[in-house]
Formats: sequence, C-alpha cells, structure tokens
Amino acid sequence: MAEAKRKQADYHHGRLAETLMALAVKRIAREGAPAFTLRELAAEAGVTHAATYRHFASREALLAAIAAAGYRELREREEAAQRVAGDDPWARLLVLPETYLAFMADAPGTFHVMLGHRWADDDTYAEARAARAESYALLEATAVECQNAGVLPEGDPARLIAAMLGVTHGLASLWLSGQLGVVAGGAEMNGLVRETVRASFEAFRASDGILWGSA
Amino acid sequence: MAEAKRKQADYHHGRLAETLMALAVKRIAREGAPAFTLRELAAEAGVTHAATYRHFASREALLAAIAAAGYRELREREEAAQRVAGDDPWARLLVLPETYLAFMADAPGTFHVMLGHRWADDDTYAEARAARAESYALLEATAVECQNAGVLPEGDPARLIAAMLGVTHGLASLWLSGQLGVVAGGAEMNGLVRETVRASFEAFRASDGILWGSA
DNA sequence: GACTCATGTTACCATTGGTTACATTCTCTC
DNA sequence: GAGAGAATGTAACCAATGGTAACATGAGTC
Repeated sequence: MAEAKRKQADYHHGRLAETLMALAVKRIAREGAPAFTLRELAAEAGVTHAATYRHFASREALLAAIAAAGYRELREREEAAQRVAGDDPWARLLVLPETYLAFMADAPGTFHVMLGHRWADDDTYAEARAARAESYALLEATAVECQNAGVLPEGDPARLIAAMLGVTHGLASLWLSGQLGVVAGGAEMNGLVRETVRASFEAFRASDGILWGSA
Repeated sequence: MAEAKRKQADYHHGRLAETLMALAVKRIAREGAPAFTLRELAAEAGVTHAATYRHFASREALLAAIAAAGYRELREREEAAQRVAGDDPWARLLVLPETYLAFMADAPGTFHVMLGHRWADDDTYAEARAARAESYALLEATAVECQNAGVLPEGDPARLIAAMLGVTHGLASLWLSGQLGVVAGGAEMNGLVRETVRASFEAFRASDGILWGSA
C-alpha cells in the first residue's frame, strides 16, 4: 500500500506485472473462471491494454505466470508446514492436503488458474508445469518417507499416491466449482472438505493392502 | 452415415444441431479445451456461422447442451450398469465409478465440457446442472441402499459420498488434463485410474468408522 | 399454387487479443 | 548534470470472433 502510493500518478506504473496478476486473480475469484479481458484489466490498473504486453507475452502468459507463482507459493507453504510438523512422517504427509486446502480457501482465484484444464503444450506453461511437478513430487517423497518409517506398507505406492492426489484435487475442484452444495446443503463446505480429505487419508492408511494389490 | 448423406448438398443441413455438437466434442477431445471457434465449427459443418444461432442461443449454449446430453447419457449408462449388476448393493455402488470412468474414456471431449469449471449462473446451464444433480443423486441413493443392506455403516453418509465423488472426479480430472503421467510414467493410465478408484472405494468401506466420525 | 414456418445466407457491428511506431521516463555512465 | 539507451507506456491499427438483423430459400399444409 505505502509503496504503491509512491509513484501513483506517474507515467510509469512501477509494479504493473504484480498489479495485473493480482487484479486478474481477484476477478477470477469473483467470476469463477478466467473470463477476464486484458483491456478491462489494464484499464483497472490505469494503463492501456498494450502496456500489458511489456510484461506478459500474451493473455495466456499472464495466466501461466499466475499458475506458476501459485504452485511456487503452495510448495513454500507445504515445506513450511512440514517444518512445523516435525519428524513424524505421517504428520508430515497429512499436512500436505491440509496446506493445499488452506491455500485454496485463501486464494480461490489463483487456484482456479492452477487447476485450469489442459494447459497449452508450448513453452508458455513450462514454468508452471515444473512448479506443479515439484509440488507433486513432495507428496510422493513424503509417502516414501512413510514407507521407510514403517507407517505405510512397502511396495509400489503409485496407487496410493494417485488416490491421495485424487481425493484432494477432486474435492478441491468440486468445492471450487460450487458442486458440493448438491451433496450436503452448502453449510460449512470448507469443513466438510477438510474432514473428508483427512478421513480419506486415514482410510487409505488403515486399509492395509487394498491400495497395494497387484497392478 | 447413411442418413447423413441423404441431403448432403441441400440448402438445409438436416441435422445441424447434432452435427455441431459432435464436431465440437471431437475438437475438444483433440485440443483438450473448449477452445473451438463457432465459425470454424460451422465451416466444418458446411454452413455459415450465423446458421448455428438457429440451433443454439450462443456458443455457451452449445457447450451447455453438450454437457447436459453428456450427463443424461452418463445417467443412462449408470442405470443400465446397475441393472446388469443385479441386487447386491455394493456391486451396484461400485459400478457407478466404473461407468463414469468408462464413459470418460469413450468420450473425453464430452467430459471436458462436463467437468468444465464453474458454469455461468444463468439459465444457460440450468438443464446441464439438473442432469448432473441427478447423476450425483444416484450415487447418494445407492450409498443409502448399502447402508440399509448393512454393507455400509449407519450414520450421515455425507463424508463418504464426498470422498467417493472426490476420488472419482479427481482422478478423472487429473487423467483428462494429462497430469497423471507425473505420478506414474504414463503407461496404461486408464488402468491405474480404474484400479485406484475401485481400491479407494474398498478402502472407504473397509475403514469402518473413519469416514463417519463426528462432523 | 399460395401461405407459412423453419432454416440458412449476407452484411454488419462492437469487442478482443495482438502488433507496430512513436513518446516518455528512468537509470547509468561519463 | 548531461546525454545515451533501456524500460515502459500510448496511440493507431489489424484480423478474427461472437452476436444480430434483414433477406433468401426450402419443405410442408391447406
């Protein structure tokens, strides 16, 4: 705020890139889908739409930058949460979906972009893809930690990881798109999601063997 | 095919609505996102883009129609599968995600639209929303069947249903957007998804109590 | 054969993402 | 502190897009 005021009325905006990303995220959180217009966004930032191209190669690149930043922040939050969680591998695992869901609640707009369907295959999303892969890798690594510590059974953890990724992502996605009201009135959705994800993880762990059957 | 040829070169197309929906689905399956252009679509159907507005109020309405038809077909497939499954409530439950995933594999383009993030709130998607709600209701009803038959514990099944919906939807969504390669090489994804979903359901069932804890 | 309704066409519009040439400001060097 | 050059913004322009309106054509009905 204070720093934003420094050069408010100047010819040069100062922090156009961040401003645009923030405005885009705000709009997406409000409207539910990345349906914003580059021109509206630029106008809201007090700038011509052509100015945006000094900072992002395209509209898509703006989205990619938001997604990449989102996954980077998610990763940071996850690591911080694991640091707090201490040495218990299972606690370190459980903390991941919790962080994921907390971040989603904090930044639904960013999440909409992060979960956006099928990013273009070109370089635009390369950074976002890498950041996302790192986040997934952390889940996998922690699951292996659990195996090594004897908290989870030995064997190929592919199914387990897929299942964990699936519930978390699935419930997040359903919640984000407002589809969970159908299944439970709509009250305190966030609580239901968190409890369900946590309970699912416990169920996966308790179901010794089922998720490790012959593939 | 045969019937499509009947009036091929005529002024009136004959089945423009179905043709447009089919072409759109094909494009979406290929390109991964509903990024098609009404004009390209119309051209591919051998028609001016303005002609599409005789059948769909807007581009969005086309998508809504695809989604609605998709959920209707899903529901039909689910009911048919349950008929085949017979009387065992658990079998009738397990058949639902299997049908879901099989449909997704058959019609990825349609699924992309069905799972599309946050539909507009206006009437455009009213029918699609209703069809989707019916599909969810079937899962809920079958879960209650299982409770009544003693196959699943008593109590509020909200978490269980959310969990089942979550894994299924989540893995489908991850598979559709090509994100599962990260977690397991990429070979036979479809198999991994189906096995994981099934195993998850079994885990939920086996984990007596965990998913029914105090909400 | 004329009337009518459904369906398609042509011509048009405002808006959008994107590009290019020019203007302004910041910064760094001498 | 003057001036060069990089960064950043503006104005004008473009082709393509979703959408609309007026007109044309076809099929079915009496």
